Amino acid sequence: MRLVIARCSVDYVGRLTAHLPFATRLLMVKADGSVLVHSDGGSYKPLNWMSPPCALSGGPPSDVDAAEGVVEVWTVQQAKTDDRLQVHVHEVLHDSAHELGVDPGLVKDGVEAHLQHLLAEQIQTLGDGWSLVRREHMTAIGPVDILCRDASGGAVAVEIKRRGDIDGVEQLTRYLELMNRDPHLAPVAGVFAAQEIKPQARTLATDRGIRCVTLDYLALRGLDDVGSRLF
Amino acid sequence: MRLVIARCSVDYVGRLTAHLPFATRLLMVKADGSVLVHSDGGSYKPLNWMSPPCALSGGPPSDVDAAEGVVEVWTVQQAKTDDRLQVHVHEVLHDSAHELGVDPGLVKDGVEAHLQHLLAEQIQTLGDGWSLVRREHMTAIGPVDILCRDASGGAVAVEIKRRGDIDGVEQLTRYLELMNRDPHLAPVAGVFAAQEIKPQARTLATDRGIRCVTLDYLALRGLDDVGSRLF
DNA sequence: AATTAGATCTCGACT
DNA sequence: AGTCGAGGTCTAATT
Repeated sequence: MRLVIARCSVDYVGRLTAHLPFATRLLMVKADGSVLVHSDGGSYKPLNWMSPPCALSGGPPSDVDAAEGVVEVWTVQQAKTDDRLQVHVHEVLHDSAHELGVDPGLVKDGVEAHLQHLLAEQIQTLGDGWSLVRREHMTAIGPVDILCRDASGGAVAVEIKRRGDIDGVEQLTRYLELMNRDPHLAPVAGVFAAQEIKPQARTLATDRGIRCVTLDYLALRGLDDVGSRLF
Repeated sequence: MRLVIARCSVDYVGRLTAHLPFATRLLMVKADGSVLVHSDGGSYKPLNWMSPPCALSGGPPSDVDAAEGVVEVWTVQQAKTDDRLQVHVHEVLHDSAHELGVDPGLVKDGVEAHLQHLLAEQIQTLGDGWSLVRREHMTAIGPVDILCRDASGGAVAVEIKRRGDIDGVEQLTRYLELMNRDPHLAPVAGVFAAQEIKPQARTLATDRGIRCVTLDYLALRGLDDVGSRLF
């Protein structure tokens, strides 16, 4: 990885065109040839970039550019498309190269799949005497996250989202419509469970007789296996 | 901006938990305290990060960590949530700080809004004798991108996307259904215009009598004002 | 502040 | 290779 701090202007031409006026920025050149242009703020997204596969080539500036103080022009050409990134370098303040090697990669935990797993294991969170039938219960239009039974044995379909919005309620509504046509299952109640439920979604769900439940991930995980996931 | 190349492990706890085993990586610390952990590949997304507002604090390792070779522990705490990033630093291979200043920011061009603008200016691209009625024509369920008339004076609703998929066709269908109930407008024809149209979307549109048009952004821009956008 | 829709989305899973 | 869905989505515009 090569790190360059330089006063530069940047132009991108491809799916859109974009221009960055002269300023001091970090130019990160990765081993695969990709280039990231970062400012000293904002979020993790670079101001501009070129994704691999691509090739970086440096060249002398045109006479016009040279007259304005440009010392080098970088051209980063995408290999498969005609996307192109051009960096006009004025002044290099830092330039270093580093050997990093291949990264072993990320281990994730806590997304929707994990919420589903935890809630299935602790279905009594939804009510005393509730019991799990199965996760990913298949229907003609797709799998219902959790099918369970309440204390009185009534079927309940549970839709789980990390963030509950209108779409999730619509999805659960379609499942309920379908399942309630099945005489072996009907009547099927609905539960919309999410770590966070948008007001609009809650209103729609309530209007349709669907119960909303806010999931506390840390509590679910804590109940599941206290201490085992500390690091 | 501080740039550190170090052998480190990284842990994130917040909306999910994630762990990066020991490896050599770039740690980028921005002026606002945000931290990005980059490997020497992948795309512009860091392996792990903390978004501002947040605070970085370094501290000595625990005895257990020190025994394993950890020389410093960084803790990056999000200011508003309880998201936290922890970096266990083993060996620092590079450490430098740089003054970048505030970035003047990006100038964009060529997104959907621009496509809409260009097509509105050159509505004859869709057919000889066609004329623009207005952009962003308001309906009860939202604005139609372009309302125009064909050579014979018939109303045409145009939906524009950068990439045309099923959703866009559904959206246009809803508009057409509504507009065709208006006796002043009906009958209204539909045109689905995009730089790229997915086969599924094309099939659905054709099935519904909606014409598909592939937009050539460069050609539209070129016809609009040759040369003026070169840099 | 909350909501919506787009993104040079990215990323992974599945077909 | 394409399609689909989710993201610690992020981002900007609009209400």
